[in-house]
Amino acid sequence: METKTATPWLTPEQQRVWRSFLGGTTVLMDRLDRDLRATHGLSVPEYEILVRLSEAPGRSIRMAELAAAVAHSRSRVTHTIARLERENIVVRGQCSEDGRGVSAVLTDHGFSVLEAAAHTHVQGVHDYLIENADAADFVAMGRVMQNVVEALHGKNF
Amino acid sequence: METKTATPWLTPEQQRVWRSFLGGTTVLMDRLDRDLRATHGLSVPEYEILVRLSEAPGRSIRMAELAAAVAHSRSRVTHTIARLERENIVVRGQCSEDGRGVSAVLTDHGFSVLEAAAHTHVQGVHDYLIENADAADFVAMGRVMQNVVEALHGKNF
DNA sequence: GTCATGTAGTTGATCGTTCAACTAGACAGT
DNA sequence: ACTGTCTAGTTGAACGATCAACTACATGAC
Repeated sequence: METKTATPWLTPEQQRVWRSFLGGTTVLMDRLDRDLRATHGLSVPEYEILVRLSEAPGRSIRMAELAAAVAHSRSRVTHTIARLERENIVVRGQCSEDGRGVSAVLTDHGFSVLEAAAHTHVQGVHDYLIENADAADFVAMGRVMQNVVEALHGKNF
Repeated sequence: METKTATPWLTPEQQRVWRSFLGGTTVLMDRLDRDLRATHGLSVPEYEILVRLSEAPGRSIRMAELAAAVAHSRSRVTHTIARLERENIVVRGQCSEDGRGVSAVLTDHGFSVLEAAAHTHVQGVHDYLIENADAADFVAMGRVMQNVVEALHGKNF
């Protein structure tokens, strides 16, 4: 039996950090998204999906794995892939060995779209984020977010 | 006349950090949002708006200032405030001294909703983020994101 | 075999965000 | 006063994400 723990309030310092985090991610993601849309008609989530596909053997990943890799719901991935398929950037393929399985495959055209988009995206990450971060601070942030991913892993949806 | 600078590619380390960042924010925001919705029917963006209002003199801020404070478009704030007004959490007031001005005002009911929601939200930030971060890493992340906010300030929309 | 249960993926409705177009008041120049 | 330009805020359509309900295949118990 335990005593109910009181809500641990945030210190002013923690509050400042949290607000910077929230404001920073909002403005950063917004900017990266706009750049990518303007130059290549892709959103950041779409781009992330294409990156995973491009790295996979056969440039092909099953829907559920893809969903897990980018931390989106299965439904969301279905819709996103449907959109990308309309633009001939990916195609769907039946999965052997599991009758239910469907895998998304990056087309050659999709790959070249991705290659072009990568320049814009990487430039953005560099200019907006890395350029504004002390190298040690940057890897510190990486550690934190990696821990968050691991701690929350599987606990969503 | 300048030579075109080549795209500065990311080092493997930088790539890892960036992916952790992307995955971590996705999963963290998703979780905070779910918690808040489930317990108090508020989204994180809505919550952030209420926080700003609660801190302002007269619990009241003009639409454009509110938009700037939370880094949302004016249109988005209009829609969000409209939704919150339907639930009697805020009301709109005409602004004296500027005939165009409209200010959002937090109601007493809104304030108590916010108070309740704050417990859930702060607990979440604590458990999912702060708890998973070394103290020094946490403030390092704050520095980085603060820089990002300042660097990108005003350069969006 | 067949029945129950679990997993993969899709679907359509609903909701929140974005975008472009719009109204209306402010403000400066003449 | 009059005109042009700027800022504040709103509107409705289009788009993307979420949610609940559904189909279909897999798996294990009997």
